[in-house]
Amino acid sequence: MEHIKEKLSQGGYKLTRQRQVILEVMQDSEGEHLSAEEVLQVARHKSPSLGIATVYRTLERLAGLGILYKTRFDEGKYRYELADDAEHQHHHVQCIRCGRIFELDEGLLDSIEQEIMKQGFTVINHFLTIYAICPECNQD
Amino acid sequence: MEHIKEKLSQGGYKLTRQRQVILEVMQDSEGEHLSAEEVLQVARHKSPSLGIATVYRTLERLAGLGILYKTRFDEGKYRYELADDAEHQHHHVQCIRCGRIFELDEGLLDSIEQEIMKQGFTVINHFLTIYAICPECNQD
DNA sequence: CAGAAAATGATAATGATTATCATTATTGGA
DNA sequence: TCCAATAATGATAATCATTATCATTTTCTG
Ligand SMILES: [Mn+2]
Ligand SMILES: [Mn+2]
Ligand SMILES: [Zn+2]
Ligand SMILES: [Zn+2]
Repeated sequence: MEHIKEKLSQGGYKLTRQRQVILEVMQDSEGEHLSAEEVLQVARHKSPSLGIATVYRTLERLAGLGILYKTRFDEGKYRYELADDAEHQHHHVQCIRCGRIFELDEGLLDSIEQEIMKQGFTVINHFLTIYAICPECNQD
Repeated sequence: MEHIKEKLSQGGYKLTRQRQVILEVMQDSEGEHLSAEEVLQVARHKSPSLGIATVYRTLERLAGLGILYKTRFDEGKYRYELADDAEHQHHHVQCIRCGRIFELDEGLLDSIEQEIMKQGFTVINHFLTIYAICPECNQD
């Protein structure tokens, strides 16, 4: 948390009550991937007058600072989660039957990255989503 | 083209004038990734009364049949391209400076897939986009 | 404290996509 | 060939997530 506060102030942002609450929501939802609207609903328990515009602005800033990951699955909206401290975002497998999302190791793409670097690119980030049928759904 | 017509009729769709025109547009734009609106603009050269709803419907059906790939880069809309005959979609590197899109080999993710299969998943498809600085932009 | 700058919340605007519906085209029998 | 059923189309309205705007409030700095 201290770590996060540092990043915020380094980015030139103040830790307002609203931002604090939104951060707490993200920390309390470990393992989930929340949409802006979902963040708003939960955050309003602590800050009832919170506006959706502030949620969008805050999530955007936090993602820009690397504090959050911002991912779009197979639907029209973005979802957010607290970032781990890896260099790049981790990746996901989504089950096309039950919709559950599974996390993948961050390092999985390292060899691919190497290959691309060799061709003269500088890799900044990468996004991978795999669509699959999960072990459980496979049993039916 | 025959190949494509087959897929269409197997999917229960007729090859109407509009669908023909849209398919021609996609074939004539090898290497590009077109949005629905861009497809409409070009297709209207041959079929001026074509409506945007038909373009969306057709692109959606063609993607569903595996004739087109449907990809969203870092912007709000989908882009389409003619599919190659690989099992899964190929992947992209987009330069964050000049915006150009580079194609990646389809097989790159095979080893990752193997790994996930071992865990009991059945992989259906996967989407990877890498954001990087391309060799040319790297020179500045 | 005063003034400047940053942040917030309500709400309007945007833009891509989807839904609706009346009209038109196609098709497989009678 | 004609008809009825079905599929497809095009215009346009509706949807929905996100962004922009702007007046108000909060925070900071001197
Ligand atoms: Mn995740
Ligand atoms: Mn491509
Ligand atoms: Zn499942
Ligand atoms: Zn470039």
